[in-house]
Amino acid sequence: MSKPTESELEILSLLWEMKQSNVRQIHERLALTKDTGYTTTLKTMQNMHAKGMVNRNEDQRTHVYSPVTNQKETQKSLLKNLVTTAFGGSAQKLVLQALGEENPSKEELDEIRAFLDQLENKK
Amino acid sequence: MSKPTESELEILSLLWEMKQSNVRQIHERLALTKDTGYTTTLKTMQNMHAKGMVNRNEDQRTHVYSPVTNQKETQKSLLKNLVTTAFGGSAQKLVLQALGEENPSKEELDEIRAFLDQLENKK
DNA sequence: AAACATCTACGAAAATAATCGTATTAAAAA
DNA sequence: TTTTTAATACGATTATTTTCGTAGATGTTT
Repeated sequence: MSKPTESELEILSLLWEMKQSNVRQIHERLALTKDTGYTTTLKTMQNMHAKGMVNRNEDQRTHVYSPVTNQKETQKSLLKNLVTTAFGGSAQKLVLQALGEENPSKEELDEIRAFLDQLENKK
Repeated sequence: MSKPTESELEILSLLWEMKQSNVRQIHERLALTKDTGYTTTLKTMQNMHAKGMVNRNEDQRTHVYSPVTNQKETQKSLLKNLVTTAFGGSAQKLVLQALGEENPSKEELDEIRAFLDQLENKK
């Protein structure tokens, strides 16, 4: 799967959240933060479909789109890309940096600890 | 500072590593993994200079470039961007996902634990 | 049925990114 | 000093991304 562009990723994120959607709904969400026309959203989603990035149900006049890739897969490849291009290949560095910025709650910290333990047990 | 493009980020990464460099050195490093001409590298670096993304010392005929932003700052903003666009705003999710992919060594795990403790003490 | 609203399709324009060719200039070598 | 090498500048081309206008089709309302 090709790397989504910024605009495509915005839409993908909404589709992950909504599971499926028509163009109108997506556009109304985008319109909250962005000032572009309806046909722009439409075209982008058509492009995504042409690239095989989303499914499209054409049974009804109003087409219904849904993501092809699940969120995790895409996140994984985007993360890998960022690690390679911006963190010199070190996921470790990325993790520490992200933690440092996040100001996580005690609960979140514990959750991460639990996950670390779990990882260690796998060895 | 505007978000660097992919090509720009490749060059920035090398500049962070080398502290400063002329075009030739950067180009030779890029040539190891990429097959583009010298003037392409030159032009990209000139663009980066025009955008204020790098400093340029023109005292010598061979110009010397250096990064304006430090690596951390840039990593921070790229991370933030990724968290927003791909992780629904949750840095926590990004961290867990990254950890899951990385298959970290025991030493790395311990390092992360230490960092978590340190974060917690700050509260 | 006529008018209106709401879709998709299509193509093209505008903006941005990436690439390279050529010209010119300055240094180094012969 | 002439020739060759190696650098920057500039402009142009190509590719990609983003945006939108217009046309045509299909429902909906009156």
